[in-house]
Amino acid sequence: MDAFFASVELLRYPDLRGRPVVVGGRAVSQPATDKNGNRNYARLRDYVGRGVITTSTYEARALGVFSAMGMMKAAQLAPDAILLPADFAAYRRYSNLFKAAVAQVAPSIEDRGIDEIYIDLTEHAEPSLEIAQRIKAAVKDATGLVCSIAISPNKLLSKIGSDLDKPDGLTLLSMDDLPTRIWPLPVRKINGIGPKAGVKLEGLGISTIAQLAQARPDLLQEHFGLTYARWLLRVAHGLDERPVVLHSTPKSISRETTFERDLHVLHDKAALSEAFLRLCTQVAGDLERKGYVGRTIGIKLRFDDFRTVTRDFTLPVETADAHTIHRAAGQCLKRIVMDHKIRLLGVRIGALSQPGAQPGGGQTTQGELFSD
DNA sequence: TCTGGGGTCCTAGGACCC
DNA sequence: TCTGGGGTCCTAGGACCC
Repeated sequence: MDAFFASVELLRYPDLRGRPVVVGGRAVSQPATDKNGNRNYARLRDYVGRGVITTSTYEARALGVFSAMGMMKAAQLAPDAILLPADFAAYRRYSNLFKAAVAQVAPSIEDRGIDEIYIDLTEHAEPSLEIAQRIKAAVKDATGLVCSIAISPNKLLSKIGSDLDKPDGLTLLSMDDLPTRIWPLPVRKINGIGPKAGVKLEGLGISTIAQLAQARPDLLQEHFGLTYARWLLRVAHGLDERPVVLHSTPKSISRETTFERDLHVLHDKAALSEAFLRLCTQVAGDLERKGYVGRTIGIKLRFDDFRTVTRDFTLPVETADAHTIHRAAGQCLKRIVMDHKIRLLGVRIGALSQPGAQPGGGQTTQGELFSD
């Protein structure tokens, strides 16, 4: 989905269409309407506090404002941009709407988060281009929103391709297009090459996917290890065998919060304790709503110097109980040396299972029953 | 007043078992 | 008494993605 959060906001504030708009920050007030019926929008320049840009419209991107950028830096680049608070409940509704619309046309869908999916068209007889056009029409009809689609032999190329013609794009890629359309791109366009690997590759004189495809295997292995080096060469040649995964179950559930200001372990003990209890209660609530229990309780702490530490502990039995989580997480907390102010606190539960579900999908073999 | 929140996967060492 | 492998689970950190 193109500029998803911002595009959902434009549906209810159509007067903002064509203007630089960003979604993000914390405690941003909803636009107020004055006595003449004019809406009064917050501006990026007026924002004070922590937080990052979640989504920006293409007009804001033209000013250099992108997702994950700090609010203060964004305000310097685009002080007059409109700032809207995030409304995750609304985005979740539109996410469900667009996925349901796609499923009507092509049901083999892999969920990749709130605004992205992979679709397996292998079993469809109809030309892929026509299916893609029908999908785009169905999504537009159901949500009023545009998306970008790439059709290709695999997930790797579809992910890269969907970015080539945004917004409202439709891209067809075959292996023959590799030299002209993929190889000229920077290596960072590959899903799985992040900031660290990008810098490292740059240091080796490898900037484009073409250069990566030509790189000496032993050079890559020396700097990235055998497994990652082999993967780098394969993706540079457009190779990817990962299946479209239709069903998956969550591995962990977590809640975390970054404080308005860094908190002192002793001086702000009350505020910390309150936040800690709230996070534990939220995790327990999430578990109950989703019908899971978990065994491994973990905490995450980020200090004012941005150093992040985690501790976890595995219980003998599963739980979804807030008190049990709170006690276990509290034990984890005691194992950390608190030598800095605290910026972020998080609580996580892993080793999840679903009490309602039968192990092994409801099938138990004699081997399982009688093994010792 | 740089740097959110919710995830997944991988690596690596140590404990422990056979 | 010393030395083996193979395998699983637990814990901590880090890269990466949406």
